[in-house]
Amino acid sequence: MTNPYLFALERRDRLTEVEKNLVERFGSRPRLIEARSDIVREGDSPRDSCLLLSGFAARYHVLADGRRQISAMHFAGDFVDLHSLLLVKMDHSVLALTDCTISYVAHDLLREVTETQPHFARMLWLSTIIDAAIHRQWLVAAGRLSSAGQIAHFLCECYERLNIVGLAADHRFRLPLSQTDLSDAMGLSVVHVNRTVQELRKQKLIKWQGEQVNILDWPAMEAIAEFDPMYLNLQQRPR
Amino acid sequence: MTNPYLFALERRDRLTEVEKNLVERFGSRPRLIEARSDIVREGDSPRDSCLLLSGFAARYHVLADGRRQISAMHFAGDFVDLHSLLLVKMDHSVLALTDCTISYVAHDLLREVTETQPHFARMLWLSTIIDAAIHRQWLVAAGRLSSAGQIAHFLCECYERLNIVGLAADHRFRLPLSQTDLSDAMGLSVVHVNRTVQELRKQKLIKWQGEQVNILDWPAMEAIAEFDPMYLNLQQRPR
DNA sequence: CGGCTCTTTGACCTTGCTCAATTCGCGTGG
DNA sequence: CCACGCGAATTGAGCAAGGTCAAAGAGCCG
Repeated sequence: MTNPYLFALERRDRLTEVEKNLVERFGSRPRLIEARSDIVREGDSPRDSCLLLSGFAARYHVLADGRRQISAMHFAGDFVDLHSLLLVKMDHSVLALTDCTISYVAHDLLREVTETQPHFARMLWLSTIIDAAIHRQWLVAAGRLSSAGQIAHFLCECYERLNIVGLAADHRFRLPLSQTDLSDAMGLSVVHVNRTVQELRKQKLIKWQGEQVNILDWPAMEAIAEFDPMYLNLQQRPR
Repeated sequence: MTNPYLFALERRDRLTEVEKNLVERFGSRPRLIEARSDIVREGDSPRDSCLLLSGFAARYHVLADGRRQISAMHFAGDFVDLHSLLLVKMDHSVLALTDCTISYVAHDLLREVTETQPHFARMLWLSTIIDAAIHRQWLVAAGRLSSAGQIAHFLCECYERLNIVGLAADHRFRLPLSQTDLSDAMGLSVVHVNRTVQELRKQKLIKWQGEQVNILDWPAMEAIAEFDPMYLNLQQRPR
């Protein structure tokens, strides 16, 4: 089985054989993480970064009163805390939403890669830059869209990102996310998320049963979400 | 006058002489930009990145109906669109809030730096990683804080960041931002922002007259904002 | 069957939004 | 020095999106 991070990278640029081997090496220390356990904890200063090979995870921040905010979703092929390479301390935790296969990549190795493989280093950098672009889209959605628009945006993004790694097609995909999780990602209350999802269902925009999401009316969803996948940089070009 | 980007970098790690010279070279093509004009436009594919040497700028996204969302503030010493080095197209614009001095740094030069100066390349990478960390904090604030908390968080962050480049001290700083701009950054309405700022004033937490902000009660502001500057990575260490 | 988590519903509240008008600060031209 | 214009700040009134609290279903597993 090839490392899904390869899909993510090759979608954005061509890789040399040496680089492909590196990616494979990144996935060579697979480890299982149980659903609902933390992959990384706020305050940690990890000595390796965690590549998600399979499963679903979320970055989250805990507030003083215990409320949570999810600031990112992570799927197979995401280099979940690549940024910890250059940070002193994690300012957030990462939760496994399902059982996950992850591979730890030593910071020493990553640092060496930045010294010896400049193009590949730029690809790593690119991964974190795309993360930031996603954050910005979430900010726009949170700040200026209705709850329906915000959730629609989220689902469109999940579809496009899962599609990259072959986990979504025909506007269908698995999304093992409770409405409580979704409300933490949207910054809304569970009750309101529930009602909004029901509204999207009633409008025949989506079907969402258990873990299975089906976007029934993509153009309409794209419209209410003002979704444009440009920010995901899905073009293969020299970087 | 030294390039303020040097302050930002040296606050996070030691630089070699060669690296310091590079930073100076980055600031060697200063150019004036008029207040209220765009420094970068959505859809552009720039061939250089823009380093802000003086002035205030904001990244913003425009929605279908013309409403705006500001996703980041930029001050002197910020490498405003460094990420455009690896992106195909800008997914947002950058607006000069005041007259600005900027310096364009050619992508060719930046790419060369990633080939020949790995440590310095990591410092550039770090800049974009800190941007992302700031985005995450904005997401948390937008999603889970009250409007007062959100504005307080914004002001605390501005203070800390301006302090790095010597533009803030004693909990005072210049912030040339209209309440309309602020509302676009917070994802709130102008009216509500106005009332919230007045409330902060009435509580004697801040003084804000014209462009002058004074945080009167830092501990209280930090508390309602749940502000912890950890995410700004203000420690000088090997990266 | 019992327990657990997740979804759904109802009732009521509160935060924040919209619209519209007024006021303030400040620079300009007379 | 004063009237005028203009953008920004402020205010009031009414509304709506979204929050809270509490309880009731549903689905699933042991």
